[in-house]
Amino acid sequence: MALQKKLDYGFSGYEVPPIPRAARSARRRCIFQSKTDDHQLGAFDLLATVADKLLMEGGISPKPVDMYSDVRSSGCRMSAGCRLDGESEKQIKMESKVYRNVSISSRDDMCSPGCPETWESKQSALVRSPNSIKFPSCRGHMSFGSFPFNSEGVKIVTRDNEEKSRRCTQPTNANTAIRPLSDGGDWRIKKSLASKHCKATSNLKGEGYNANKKRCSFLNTKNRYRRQISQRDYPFKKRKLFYCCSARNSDVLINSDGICSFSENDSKGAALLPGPASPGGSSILLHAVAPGECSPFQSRNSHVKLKIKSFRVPDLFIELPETATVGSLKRTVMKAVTSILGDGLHVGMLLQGKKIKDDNRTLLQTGISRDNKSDALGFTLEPTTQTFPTHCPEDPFQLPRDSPQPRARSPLIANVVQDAVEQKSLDALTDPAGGNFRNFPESDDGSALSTPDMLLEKTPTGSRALVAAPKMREALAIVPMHISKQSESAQRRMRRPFTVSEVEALVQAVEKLGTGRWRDVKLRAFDNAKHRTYVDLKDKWKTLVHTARISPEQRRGEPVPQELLDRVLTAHAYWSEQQTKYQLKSQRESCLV
DNA sequence: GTTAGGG
DNA sequence: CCCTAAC
Repeated sequence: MALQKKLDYGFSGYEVPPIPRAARSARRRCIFQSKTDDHQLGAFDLLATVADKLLMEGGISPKPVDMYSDVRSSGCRMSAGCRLDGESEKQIKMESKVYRNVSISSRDDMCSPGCPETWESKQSALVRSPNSIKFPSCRGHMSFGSFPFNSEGVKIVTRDNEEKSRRCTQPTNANTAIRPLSDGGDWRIKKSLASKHCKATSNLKGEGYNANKKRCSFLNTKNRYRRQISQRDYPFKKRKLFYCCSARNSDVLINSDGICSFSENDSKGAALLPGPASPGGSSILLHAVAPGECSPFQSRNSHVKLKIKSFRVPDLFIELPETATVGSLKRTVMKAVTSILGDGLHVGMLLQGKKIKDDNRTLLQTGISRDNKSDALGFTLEPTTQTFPTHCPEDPFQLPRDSPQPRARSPLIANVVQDAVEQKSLDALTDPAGGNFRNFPESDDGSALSTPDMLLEKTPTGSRALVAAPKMREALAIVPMHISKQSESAQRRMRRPFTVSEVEALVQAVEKLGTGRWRDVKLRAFDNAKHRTYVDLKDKWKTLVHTARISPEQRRGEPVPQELLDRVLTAHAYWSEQQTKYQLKSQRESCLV
């Protein structure tokens, strides 16, 4: 994550970088840096802050359930993070490190507009008391003392410890060697932290603290998070160093980072370990290896452990006359398989029954975690060829590639039902080979695969021939095919923040065309930006107007030049006025008529 | 398919 | 960025 420009709000203690929704981005790492020499205590406080921030930032994940902080070596290298729901406790999605004696700071994100408190009140309220940071917006709950640590300044702060410290409304930590304010270090934490702490604490405390909502209005927006959290226990454990020690011989160990080396006897590394197939013949185990053990400085991204039990043989539909011999059937099958494989196969993936289309997304972004049940993931074998071969020379069923039978995009479960209905009459006709047409996933363009209707037809000669479903090239088999309600929730698109130049283009287009003509804006300024829909542009304009109206301190993300924001306001005002005029005019006309 | 607005 | 209503 890029460090943003420094904004000096008068804090000389710590400046907390954004842990923003931007943390959705691939690496999810932030570097936190401290200006103070008293890095130990300071770092602990910062870690607490960071962890809380991680917790409350619902944009990271809807369900943070745990937080941790630890010290990796004496003194200056520490980390903080949180565990999110759906992850194993060994997974660390976010991590922050603290260094000392470096004075790079980054932009903070501010309290939400709905935050009732003024900046001044927070600033004064957040002056760090000797033993704790108090957050008056949630008085009585907000005490968040420094983490205790031993004489070496090294302590693993577990969730339990932390909880105790949270519950401690009266700071009692005598050995918390609070640094005096002498060096100008104000020990103030950023203003927004009051609200964050309030929220985070409420999150941890559960429904019993709903009363705080009135004082922390922003709680409402993330209500669901707190609810989920409150129902959970907090089985925090220090993350294991390595969790993949039981790899079997037949396992294939893959470290997607490709950094560590692996030897069979040294499971602390990781690499491709080509092993013989398991007795099943097609079993593949993808074992993720914690990379952190390879190098203390290496990325500690979460890793995903996948188990692929098997790839099912792609569905083939074969029709042969009853008089055909077994041998000819075998040969026919062989031909079909060979012709498919001849052009190669590639692997498709399904998560919760939903096809994963974007190869560039990370597992994290896609929501694949080690805790995914193996049945949540499906793999398909898909021909890479563009033209599915047919073995019937006079095949009358070969449809043009561009003549799919359109079907409204619908949840896969609906498709399956629909397929089942449509297939009902087909089953009786299904040939002895038992071919069927279930498990057709959505094709890449989002439309469902064509129905097998055409397979009912017969060749002019009345003979039956091997016919492959025209669009079976899209996906041949799914393993396993689990449908859940989650599958109906489509993949969320990858977040792609607007660049300044994009904003510039948007502003220019809206200045020209006005608001309310988003399709035209799209065509004019973003015609070649495939990933920007006119809805996106409309939404971006909405946020731009909002951004322009709030104070610069409250803005997040890549800063938009003030000049652009001014133009946004101007254009917005102008076009709003135009719209109002138009509406008044219309009203008058309608009244006259 | 577009637009507007809430979430 | 998603979802949905309304057109």
